[in-house]
Amino acid sequence: MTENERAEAGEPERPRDFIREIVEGDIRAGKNGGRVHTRFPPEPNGYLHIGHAKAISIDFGIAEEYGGLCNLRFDDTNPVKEETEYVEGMKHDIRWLGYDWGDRLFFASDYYEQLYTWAVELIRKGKAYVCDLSPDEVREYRGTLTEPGRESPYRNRSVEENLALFGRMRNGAFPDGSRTLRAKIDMAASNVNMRDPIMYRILHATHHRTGDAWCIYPTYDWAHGQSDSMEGITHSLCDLAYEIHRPLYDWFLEALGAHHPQQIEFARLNLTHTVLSKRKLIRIVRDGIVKGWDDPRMPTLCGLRRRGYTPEAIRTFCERIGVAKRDSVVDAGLLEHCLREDLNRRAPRVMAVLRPLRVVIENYPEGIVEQVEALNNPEDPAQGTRLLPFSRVLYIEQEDFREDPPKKFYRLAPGREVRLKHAYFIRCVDVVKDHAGEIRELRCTYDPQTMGGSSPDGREIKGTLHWVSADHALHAEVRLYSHLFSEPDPAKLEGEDLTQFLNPTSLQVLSDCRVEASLADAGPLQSYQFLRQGYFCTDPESRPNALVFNRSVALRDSWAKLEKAGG
RNA sequence: UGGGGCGUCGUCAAGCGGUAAGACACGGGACUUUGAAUCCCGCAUUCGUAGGUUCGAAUCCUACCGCCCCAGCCA
Repeated sequence: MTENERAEAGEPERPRDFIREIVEGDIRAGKNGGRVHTRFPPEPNGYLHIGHAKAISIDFGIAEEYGGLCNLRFDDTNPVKEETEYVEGMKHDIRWLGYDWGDRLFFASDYYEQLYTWAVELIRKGKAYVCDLSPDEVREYRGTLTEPGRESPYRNRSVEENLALFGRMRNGAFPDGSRTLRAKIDMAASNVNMRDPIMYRILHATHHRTGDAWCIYPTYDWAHGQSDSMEGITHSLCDLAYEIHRPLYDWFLEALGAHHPQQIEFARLNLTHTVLSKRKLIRIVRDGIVKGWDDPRMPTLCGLRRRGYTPEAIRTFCERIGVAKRDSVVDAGLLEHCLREDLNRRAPRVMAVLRPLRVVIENYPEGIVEQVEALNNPEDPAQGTRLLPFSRVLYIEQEDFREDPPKKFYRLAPGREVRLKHAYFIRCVDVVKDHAGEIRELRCTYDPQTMGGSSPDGREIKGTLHWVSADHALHAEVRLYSHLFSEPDPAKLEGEDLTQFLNPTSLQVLSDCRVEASLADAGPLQSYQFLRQGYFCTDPESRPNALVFNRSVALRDSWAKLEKAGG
């Protein structure tokens, strides 16, 4: 929705950041005829992650807010790294986030011919030349950060010779790496990117879209700005890493006299307890530290989706972190908070016992099953109620019983009374142990007067436990996930072996859980709140007779905090 | 070291010369048939440091300090 619609709907205005300020200023000044047109330009060489979600939310979000358009353009200029599979995955993830590029799906490879024509034009203008230096020589000639480079001996070839050579490059007359087309700028420039940057390299490789039509491929620098220009982009928003490339971006467009979008850079996202660099994520997958790109511990969009994250939570997160130019590391807790906030409103409540402890209600008749009514979501009464079977033998959570309860523990203990959510008050009268001294079972009594969870005498019960009827509950596997890294900022530990900072308990599999029967036909990726525990979703691997749930995020747990502080 | 950026609460982040928003986290309390949610309250006399300009500075100037990025025929 636009800012106006937002204001009319009484929604808070989106915080204005420096990019929106520039865009608004341009609109006011009538630049580009008041038009706003952005683009999201991923290279199809991997999977999108939460950092890309930030960029997507900026690119698509700004266009949407100012009544403009955002293109999806794949920056596919390197045939050896890119694959169609990634293109499809990225399109899927962007749509999943809720963004739409309409009919504006483009590829840098769509522009190869125009790029070639423009390169010829620069040669004609004496602004580009074919260079025969080898890769090593190019590096040598480039100089260093503190010393100027030297001009290539091929720098002053005639236009005719350059034209002929460039034509032969295209026609496959030369082997890989033997020649390049370079912009003729300034080998003494303090910005190394301006020291005659390479525009084309020879690569006899099959491209995922153009096949073998080309054996020379444009570099990022030569392709990106010109692609933006051809699409009529007004604001080319990108990572801070490209700030140093902006003079070159501007130089090419200036030399061509073509439509000149404004490049604006913002800081990329960093998140605590994870890494977002493609290189490191690949290692994590390849080394088998996780089970794949969509492992629920991965910060990839497919991983987050499988973890139970909703597009709404991710979009809210992207709005809250803001947009600025300083390097920062956002607390992963904020992402989790956004998920809880969204799921709290939407996820139906169900009861599931992760670590079962058998409870026998001694004074409850055998063979009787009562149906108790339970609210599906107290935050949303429209979600209705359901019936839960209650019987003589139940399961409760092991951690909800303490033989020797610490102070402020108001769950079950010998002689103590607690409420079973939606059902009765029960009192523990005996603890049954095995030969090893392990607690096997609790013997309890119930108060028939307390059906529904309250007593006629109004006696106060502080503890309320979730439970499940032993005969009616379903077996399930539950996967508990937490941070991949125990180190808050693993990205900082450059050069170190990241595996030593892994969280050894980032995945805990509980295979003997019991969940209420209503979960029997839970569809894939359905989110639930397991009462008192957290938000969980059905894993895609889940089957009716082999249920599997992923913990998306735990509920806040002030008792755990209290106990930790006290003990 | 040359160049380009950036430094405001534990973490993000507003602020644009008129006397430090908000969010997360954290602490305290209320409420509670989820120790959840919700609701209150608290949480930077100070803006990397030091000078200067000004009636007045986080905002302007100067110097210094710190962090990030650039020497791929990757993007």
